[in-house]
This record gives sequence, structure tokens and C-alpha cells, in this order.
Amino acid sequence: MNKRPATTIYDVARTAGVSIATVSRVLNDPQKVNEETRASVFEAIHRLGYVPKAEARARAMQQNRRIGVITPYFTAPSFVQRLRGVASTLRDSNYELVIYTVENMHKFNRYIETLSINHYLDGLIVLSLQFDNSFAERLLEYGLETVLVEYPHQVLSSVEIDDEAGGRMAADYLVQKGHRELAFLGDTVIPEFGIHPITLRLAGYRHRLAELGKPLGNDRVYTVAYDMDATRRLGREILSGPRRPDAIFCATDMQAVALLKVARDLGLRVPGDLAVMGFDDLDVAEYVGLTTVRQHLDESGKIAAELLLSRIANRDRPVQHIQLPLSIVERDSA
Amino acid sequence: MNKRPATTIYDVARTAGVSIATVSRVLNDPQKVNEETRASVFEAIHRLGYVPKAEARARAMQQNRRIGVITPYFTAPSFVQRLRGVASTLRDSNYELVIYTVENMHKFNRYIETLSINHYLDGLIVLSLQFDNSFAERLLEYGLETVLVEYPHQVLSSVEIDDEAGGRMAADYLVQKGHRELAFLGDTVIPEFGIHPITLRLAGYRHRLAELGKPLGNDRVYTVAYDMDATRRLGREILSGPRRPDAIFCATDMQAVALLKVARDLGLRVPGDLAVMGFDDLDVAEYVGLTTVRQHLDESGKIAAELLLSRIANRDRPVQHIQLPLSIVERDSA
DNA sequence: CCCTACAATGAAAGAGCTTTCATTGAAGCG
DNA sequence: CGCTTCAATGAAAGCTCTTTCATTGTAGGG
Repeated sequence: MNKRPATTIYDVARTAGVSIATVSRVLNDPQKVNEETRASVFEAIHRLGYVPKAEARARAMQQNRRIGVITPYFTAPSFVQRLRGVASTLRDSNYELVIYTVENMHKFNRYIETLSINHYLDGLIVLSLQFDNSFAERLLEYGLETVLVEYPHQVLSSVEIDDEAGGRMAADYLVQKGHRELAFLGDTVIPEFGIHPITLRLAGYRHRLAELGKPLGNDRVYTVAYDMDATRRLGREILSGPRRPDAIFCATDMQAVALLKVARDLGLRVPGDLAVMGFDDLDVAEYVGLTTVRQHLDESGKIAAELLLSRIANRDRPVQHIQLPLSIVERDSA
Repeated sequence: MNKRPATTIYDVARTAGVSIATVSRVLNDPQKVNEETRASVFEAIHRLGYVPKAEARARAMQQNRRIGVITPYFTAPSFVQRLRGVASTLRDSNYELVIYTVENMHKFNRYIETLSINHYLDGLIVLSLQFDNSFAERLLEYGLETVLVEYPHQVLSSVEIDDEAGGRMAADYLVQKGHRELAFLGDTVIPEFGIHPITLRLAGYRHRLAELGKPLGNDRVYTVAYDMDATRRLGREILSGPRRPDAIFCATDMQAVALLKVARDLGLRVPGDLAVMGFDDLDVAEYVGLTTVRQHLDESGKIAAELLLSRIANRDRPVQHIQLPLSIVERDSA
């Protein structure tokens, strides 16, 4: 049995009349090599049927140039927007973006284990997932650089916002605009992922309202599943009921948008009869003119990615806990 | 402090007090090394949690399979929604999702070339990018299974919609609703990616309108950059001008939403004074109650992924060109 | 005892890549 | 024209292992 030795990068280099370095570059960083050279290298590759050996490649590369993002099954626009931020940073950094979606903690657990062990990511970004200590230990032990978004942790870098402050800002804003009958609309807690910023937003709102002498009664706090239809149904109920609030702070833009629509359907003038305020500043907020508390989602993704890259480039950089500022974006709804 | 990037064979050797050659032998050819030595090497391996690195990576690359998605820099909601579909299919299939964003054809070209050769993806999905024959040849030659979305190609599988038919459907719908002064609003052509469904949507619309005896004059075709602000400005102009149309078909939901907002700001009743119709059925269409031509973006991503997986599982499956149906989703705006 | 045989081991040379660093030639510019 | 800049390239070092080959020590055989 005569084994034909596989073609290597050397064969390609010889055939194309260049050095192996150039061949390697053509494959990994093509913009660094001249158009013509590139063409002729490709031709050689093509003619010899060259396929790089994964094992040798992995060996030579200290890095993989891959960043993973773990996110809850990404159906919520807020995840998408953060992801977009991550992608925009990674795009011009020559890192690949690998996405892992998890539906439950179990799967999350599995990802953490296998990813940390087989060292084939250079860094990890975890979006909006509860993160317990055992995960952190594992990651540290295996040296997988990680940045958490929306869930702080002692020993890992994180990017967060102050949800409570956001609630307070909304309270201040609405009261200052002269509204008297304030309410809150949020979604119900999903226990699965154990993270629930909504609770904090409500707490801040409520607390501040109390300070301003307009305590928020429990009958003014509505909760509903994170679902358009359900939210609209509830909205209709609230808005056509006897004691209609004149301003509602919604825990997320999605709910605010649903409410806005109901209000319009009912012929209410916004913000005259009803002020609606959201939280997040999703793209859609701009489309419909929703006044909202902006948490700059794109930016949070961007910053998380930048943080990660800087730590990867230099392991000595300290762990950081970045608190992103919130601001009120005034549009037409409140 | 557990700052361990990765344990190498050298660490093990040092710990066990032997040379790396011996460690290697213990792993690959154990009977060649003395019983006691072997035991102590194993102990060291255990204590350090050593996993042969290069090998582990290569193995991981071998068995963890990867699907790549190439998309234009994903800022447009329609890409995101398709991506979501892709992710949802891949999620329970043991495939990783790797995302490549391209800003121009040049970079796209690069990706195609290197990805096909590197053998590093098991399949590829291309979203909304013009795809010329040389790409297809390259992919076929290197056996990288590919599915195109929104851009048909002879020899590669694809998932498409009939944009022209969509335009016709809109025309039918609006005319049947009794509107008389019809117009069209679309975004200007971006030559970069060479794909422009908008043109087709307009063509279908115009053609059908002509058939229905209501030819669309050029003065009733508005174009504007794909940008909220610009669209709103133009919208204001159109709607407050002398010959206001009573129905506008927008080439994309984004524009329809912008227009809707302007109409409301101007106090027009929708759909009484003005009917607005979109195209895509983005999430936002539902939020704001936009009547639109649905192309089921999530579904297109899902189907593309399924198609891809089935071809990967069985190379004999035929190439398919799937034409996704369009439908009109009647909401409140028209 | 000396000599061969052989088991156990380490030093060092690959293996097939990537990446750094230095070199070269061609612009750009005052 | 000299001088700086910069893109394109090759030489060589480096990555983590495997394998070859030389070395050592020990056990038998004469």
C-alpha cells in the first residue's frame, strides 16, 4: 500500500513560488497579501487540492481568534441589540463570533464545562444569565476569559446597569411632568434564568415615588407574561377601567409599545390623556416615538467585547465592573 | 491564585520528574515505559488536569460541528429575524453557529475563499448577498454545503420569495379596499451588495396597478435612503403636500412604520385618510398594527438551516430551490 | 570479570502550521 | 532628489507533540 503523502503548505508554497508564510497569510489574513500573489497561491492550492491539517493548525495557534457569546434563546430584541454591539466590535478585530443559545440552566452548565475544558474559545461573553460561583471557578481554573453582561460577579469582569436608578429616573421624570395617577406595568418573573431586572426597576420607581409623596399602591402595579397579546389585553383592561392612571411606566419597551397601541386604539391622546414610558430604548422605541429610559444596549455589547479583547490581549489588565449610565430619551409618549 | 492558561506536556513532565518524551509514551505507547514511572506520570497528569491541548482542539473541531452564516453587517431587523430562525433550528442540533458579518463584497469574497478551503465549517448559509458564479464554483469544488437566502442560484440550494408577486398582492389589496390615489415609497438602491428586492416589489406593484387601470405615475414613486429620519422627513413632505395619496405601499416595514408615525403626528386618520402598507412583517409591524405583506423571515431562516442540515446529513439529497409563500397580514393600517 | 543484549529514558529532530521581525522596493513629499 | 512611510514578502522562531536515536544501567553468558 503506497500512501500518498498529503500535500502540505510547503508544496503549495513551492508550486506558487512563494514562501510558506505567504501561503499561510493567504489563508488566514488575505488582505495582507497582494492581489496577484494571492491569486497564484489560490491557484496552487486549488491545483494540489491542499487542505490544511486542523491539528497542526490548532497547535501552531496559541489563539483561536474566536469569541463565544452565550445568550438565552434569542428572541427578545434586547438580546439581539446587545449582540449587534458585540458583533460590531468583533467585526474589525479578526475574531469570529460563535453564538450559543441556551434554553435552560442545564444546557448553560454543559456549555460552560465543555467550553472551558477544550480551550477552543479565546473569550466568552455571557448575556443576561445567572451565574453561580461554580461556573466562575471553572472558568478561572481553565483560564477562559469571560465578561458578564447584566449579571455582576466578584471575580469576573462585567457590564451592568443600575436598574433601580432607572426606576427612580422614570419616577422623577413622570412626576416632574405633572402626572398624578402613576402606575407600573412589568412582566412576570421567569424563574428559569434567575435574573430579573424588572424587580429592581420597580423597586427604584416605587421608592422614589414614595419619596416624592406619591406612593405607588399595589393596585397600581400590574404584571403580565412577556407576550404582546397578553399585554394588550391587560392594557385594554387597565385603560378602560374606572380608575385609569394618567402615566404608566413599563418595565420594558415591548410592553410600553403594546400599551401605546392600545391607548391609540382606544382613542386616548398620548401623552395628553396617558403618558407611557418604557425602559431599554430598543430600536422600536424610536420608530414609534416612545419616551424611555435608555440603557444603550448596543453599547453594552460593544463595551463587553472591548473589555474582553483587552483582557485577552493583556492578561494583566484588571477585572472591571463597568456600570453603564442610563438616560432618559424624551420622545412623544411622555 | 489559580491563573492557569493551560497545562502542557512540559508541566506534566516536570511534575513527574521525567522528560516529555516519557509522558508522550505513557499516553501513546504505555507498555514501553516502566510500571512505576508510568504510575507517577499518570499521577501528575491527574493532578494537573492535563488535557493534550492541540489534540483536544482538533478533536473538538472535528466533532463539534459548525454552521456559518454570512450576513451583511447586521443592523437591519430583517437580517436579525432570519438569523433568529437559523439559530432556533441549530439550537437543538449540536451545531454551533458562527457568524460572519460583511460590509462589502470584497470581504465577502475573502470569506468564501478561505472558508471553503479551510474545511472549518460544515455548512454555510448566505443571507441576502449577491452571489456570483465564481463563488458557487469554489464552494462546490471544496464541497462546502451552502444554502442561499434571498438570492437564487442554479446549482446551490436556496430559499427565496417572489418579491414581484408581493408587489402585486399589495396592489390588489389596496385597490380592493377602495383606495384611489396610490403611491410607493422605497429605499434607494445600495449598489454595494447588488441585491435589491425593492425594485422587484415596485415592479410587481406597478405592473398590477396598470392592469387594474390605475397606472402608477413616476411622481408617485418616492425613494429615500434607508434611514428613519430621512424617511420621516420625506413622509412629512408627501403627506402635507398638495396631492396627498390616500394609500402608500412601502417597500419595507421600516419605512411603513416611519410613515405611520408621521401620519399620526400630522393628525391623519389611518387608514381613513391614509392607508399604509409595508413589506416583511417584522416584529415591529405587529407592535404597531401595520398591515403588511408577510414574508415570514424567521421561517426563512429556519428552513434554510433545515435544508442545510439535511444536505449535510445526506449529500445525495437534491439541491432545492424553495419559494416561500407570501401572505397579507391585515392589521389596522390599511 | 568482561562483553553483549536489552529495557528504560532523555535529547533533539521533526511535523505542519502561524506569527514576528527584518528587508526590500515603491511611493509620497517637501 | 534625499528621506520617511508603507505594503509586500521571506527567514526563522515558536507552538505542542511524536518519534528517532543515542545513552545509561543492569543482567546474563562466557
